[in-house]
Amino acid sequence: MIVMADDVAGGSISIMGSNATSRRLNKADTTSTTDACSECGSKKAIRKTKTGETVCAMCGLVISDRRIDNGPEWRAFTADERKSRARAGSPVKLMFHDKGLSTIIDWRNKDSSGKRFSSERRAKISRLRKWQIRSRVHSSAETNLSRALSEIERLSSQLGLKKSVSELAAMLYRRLIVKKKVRSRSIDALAAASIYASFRLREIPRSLKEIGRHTHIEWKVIGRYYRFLVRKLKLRLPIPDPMNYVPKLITELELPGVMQETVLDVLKDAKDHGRLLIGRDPRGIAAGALYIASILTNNKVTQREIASAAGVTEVTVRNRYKELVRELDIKTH
DNA sequence: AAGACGAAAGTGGTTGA
DNA sequence: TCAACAACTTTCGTCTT
Repeated sequence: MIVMADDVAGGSISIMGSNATSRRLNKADTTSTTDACSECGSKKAIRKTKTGETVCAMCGLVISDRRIDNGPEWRAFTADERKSRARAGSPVKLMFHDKGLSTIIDWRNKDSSGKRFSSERRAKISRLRKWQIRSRVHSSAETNLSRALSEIERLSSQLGLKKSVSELAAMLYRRLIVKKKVRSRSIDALAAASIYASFRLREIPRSLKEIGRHTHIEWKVIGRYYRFLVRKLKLRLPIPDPMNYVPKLITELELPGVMQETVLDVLKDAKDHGRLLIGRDPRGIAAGALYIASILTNNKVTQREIASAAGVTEVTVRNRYKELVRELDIKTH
């Protein structure tokens, strides 16, 4: 169900090879190769292990263990780092439960009586530890993703979204996980933000408040997460066009469809005029233009009605309408 | 009375030093 | 990081229809 292929493609591949010189392996785990050992010079003794490491059977030196590692990008070298990096978005409760220690296997290379491990033992433990971290990170990322996807799914069906939109939202969320930006952030809020970002990317005129109605997250918070998401994923958003809001407004206010043309004429003029549209809330502009059209076409609607349909205040409708009339020399009577 | 208007103060985000 | 700033909101009193 959960495919993490994005993880690999997204760049979380890392090469593990930094501690090569300190690792020794058993001869039994190897098969022979033709390279030479840089330490003892032996040619015949070089072997490849089952795990892909190249090792010298004479001295036991691990020459290279460059292999693809699907684990996290970070590596922890100190207890503090382990503490701070050990988790990828897992619940806070768990963090407390194990006091932030990254592994169940202790990070000290000592046994229960306090004696240090032999080097072989240490190598084994180190591998075990690595896999333990790895499996945990994966499972928490997967849990996070699966919870997010089901929330996106739920919201999508409540909002009646097309598959293409919800899939875009899911894709955005995956990219957040790949970029490791989901840690300690609300899954539900990020899921809602992904959906809103999909709206903006596809120029679908639906508001934060609409999404907010279907989740326990406040719309302002979704907005914050949305900005976070845009920043982290470096999304390039289309410039908002007031025209996108017009059909929806007309339908919502049950106005004759022919009005749309008048509104679009006004908006087109405004666009040519420059500076009238920049920096302004496109919904306010659409609302103002619609108000003008309602007067011009004798389909009078109150500012209040338009304002509430557009999700702005009367004052904004008023300001936009006044500006448009002034700048475009529109005669309203 | 309903709708339109505009002033004034408040909010949250952006920008630039 | 902080202050200045623009856009928008909230609130409210006044004017117009």
